[in-house]
Amino acid sequence: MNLKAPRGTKDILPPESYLWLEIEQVVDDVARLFGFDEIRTPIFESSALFKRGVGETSDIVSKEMYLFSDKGGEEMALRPELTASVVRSAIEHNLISQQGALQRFYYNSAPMFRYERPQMGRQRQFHQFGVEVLGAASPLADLQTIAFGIAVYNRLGFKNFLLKLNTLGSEGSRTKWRSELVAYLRDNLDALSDDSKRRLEDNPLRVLDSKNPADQVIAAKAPSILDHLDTGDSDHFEELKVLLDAAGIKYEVTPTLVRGLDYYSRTVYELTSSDLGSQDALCGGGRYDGLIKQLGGPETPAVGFAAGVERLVIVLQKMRGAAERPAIDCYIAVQAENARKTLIDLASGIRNAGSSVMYDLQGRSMKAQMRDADRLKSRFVLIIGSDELARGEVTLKNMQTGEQRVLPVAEASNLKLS
RNA sequence: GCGGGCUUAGCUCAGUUGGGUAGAGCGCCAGAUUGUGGCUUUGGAGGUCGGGGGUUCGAGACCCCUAGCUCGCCCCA
Repeated sequence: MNLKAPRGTKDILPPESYLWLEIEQVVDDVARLFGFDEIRTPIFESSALFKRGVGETSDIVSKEMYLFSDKGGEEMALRPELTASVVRSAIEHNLISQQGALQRFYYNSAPMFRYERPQMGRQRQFHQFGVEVLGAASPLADLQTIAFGIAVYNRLGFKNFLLKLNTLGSEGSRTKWRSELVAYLRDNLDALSDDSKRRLEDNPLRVLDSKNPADQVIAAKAPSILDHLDTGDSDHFEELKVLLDAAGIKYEVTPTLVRGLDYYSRTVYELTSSDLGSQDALCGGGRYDGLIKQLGGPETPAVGFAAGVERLVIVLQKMRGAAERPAIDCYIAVQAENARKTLIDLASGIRNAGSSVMYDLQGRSMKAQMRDADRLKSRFVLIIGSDELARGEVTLKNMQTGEQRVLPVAEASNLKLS
């Protein structure tokens, strides 16, 4: 039997796993700097949550969800995204029941599931980190989520990314704009691609960010949301731009940016990287002022983003080459007979003093142990040889300089080598 | 879900119009070095040629089916 990981899933093997660890540590670190709290929600939820939250007409819900019935006959879904779950959780535990309640959540390396055709940067199980700020209507909250994301990318040494910014208006202004847009697209139906004719029925806003050149010509002349904003919408958008300028964050207003989830309102944004293929979005997010009420909670403004970890890993590997295993502090090479007690004592002593220690587990030759130490990039090797051991001593070798010195076992077991 | 390309050792790949026990580099293991790594050198292990079926005296190569990866579309992180 030839067993393989399911299509669209991937094993994360060392040394790549060290890159994941680094990303997770950076995200945790940035979250600490911003004062965000971690939230973890179940990997599966009642499918009704996503149908109501993400939108039944969206592709994510209508075609891409992993659905199953549990033994009690409930229809469950592996989560395709996290915003709906976070909102569900906040409502369920009354975290935003009071006026003025504010929650700043983040999540890290959280697995998501979508049944799609795999491609570079697109898998069926993939991982996201992201933030959700619940309870703040101010553009300051929008800015904070963007700044959070950018802080993560900056700390990882990113250069080639672009922040695309747009607004979709609030419910009233968007509805008006949307009907004008649909009317305009109907007038130009013949010029649209087949995909966009279908989009016009399912999700007309998405015609605007079609990659088809003919569609793009139509989209360029389409009614713009920017001309239909009400005062509140445009104030919000203008204020956000001022804040971004003040924060020194470069952006590009992209009127065709609409995003695929139904719950967005006002601000939407994407960070894209030219180092990715056609799946070029590193992170996407926006404001969803209507979602919490729609899922049965109090009317509460909210904003957040989700970022793909696999895509980040792809870009990082392009930037710095393959990941490497971090060096260890000390390798203990054993040459003497009956030295196991000494070996174990030394190893635990040095570990307790805070340095990393490894040693051979296969009874290999001295030469093989030294080669092993070299490949592990160990800074020091502690050699337990029979002659020294008879005198209660061991040899410490500095692998960079090649220098060696002999020292008592008792002293060696307290070594701080890092 | 649609269209194109690819799949040979752990990794990167070669394999001529079908012809003999399938190759290279790197990596891995061991010896040269009788208690000491990197460099060098010698040797060794490792392959159902993605899987199944077919054509043929003969298939890694040709045909069909299938799986996976990949590029674009769709969708989106």
